[in-house]
Amino acid sequence: MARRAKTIEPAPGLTRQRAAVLLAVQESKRHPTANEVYIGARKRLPTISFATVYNSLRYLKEAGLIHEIKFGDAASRYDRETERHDHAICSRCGTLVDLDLPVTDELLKMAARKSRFQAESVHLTLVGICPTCREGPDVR
Amino acid sequence: MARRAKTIEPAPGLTRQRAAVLLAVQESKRHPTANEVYIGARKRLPTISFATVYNSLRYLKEAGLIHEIKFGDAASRYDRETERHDHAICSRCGTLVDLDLPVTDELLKMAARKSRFQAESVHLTLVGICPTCREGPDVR
DNA sequence: TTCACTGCAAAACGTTTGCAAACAG
DNA sequence: CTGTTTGCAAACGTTTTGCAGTGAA
Repeated sequence: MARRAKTIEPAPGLTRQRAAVLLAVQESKRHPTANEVYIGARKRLPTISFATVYNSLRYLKEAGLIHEIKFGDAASRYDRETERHDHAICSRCGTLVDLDLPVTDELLKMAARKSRFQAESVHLTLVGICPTCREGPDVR
Repeated sequence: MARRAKTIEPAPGLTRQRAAVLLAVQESKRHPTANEVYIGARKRLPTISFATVYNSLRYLKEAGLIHEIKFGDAASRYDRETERHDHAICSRCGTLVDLDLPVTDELLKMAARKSRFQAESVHLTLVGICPTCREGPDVR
């Protein structure tokens, strides 16, 4: 019946697999790890492999469609928000939320002046206890 | 003559191996990776193993004698400076320097308010081009 | 003896890569 | 046909761990 593997790419290079990965990142409210993206993408495309998820994540990142967040030991997390922003991470449950601080431009200039580096970007992360963990001690 | 393997620990738990690791971190002006620490520690204690270096680094970190810096993919680097401070990292040559910004206290409060997290610490990293890379294009 | 620490090799972890097969243009 | 992408498994670099052996108290 319906055509199967034709003209499914809305954009050049955005294959079915990559689209599935992109959707998996975008539909996740939290910031999924590669493994979570893999699980999500498999719901759409059950045959997709781990390697392809990783390759797709790299592709999408380089294409500017998603953002990668690295902090400490933990596995990378992926973010549908591609605009510059900061993060807060819960030291108790690991929750990671986006954070917008209006000062970062000023900060970047100050950091550049102090370090004598030609500034490209600032990465700021608040570590603390998230609201959920604050009240119920580890409800989770 | 002189006694050999006795009372070499100036502090409880600070064994010869751990002391060698600590010194290797402290004498390095740059921020050494575990591998560089291993090389440095071997100059003092040629039989020390990789695993012991890692175990020692963990011990020293937990004892508050050194500081671990993680950024992105790269291997952890270790820092003799244990007071809170920020970093600048060169996107061209990877150089990592310490950075002191006076605003971080204020920033921590603002970030805590915005995120509703109970703040513990802020981690700030400037990414840019270091002075050396700016002038000579990749002298390195 | 007891208990912590060392050193080795092997495992673990997240991620990347080599390569043959499948696919798009 | 040509170039790109997939999927698998195997490799990678970093870090941790299991465990027998060593050393200090």
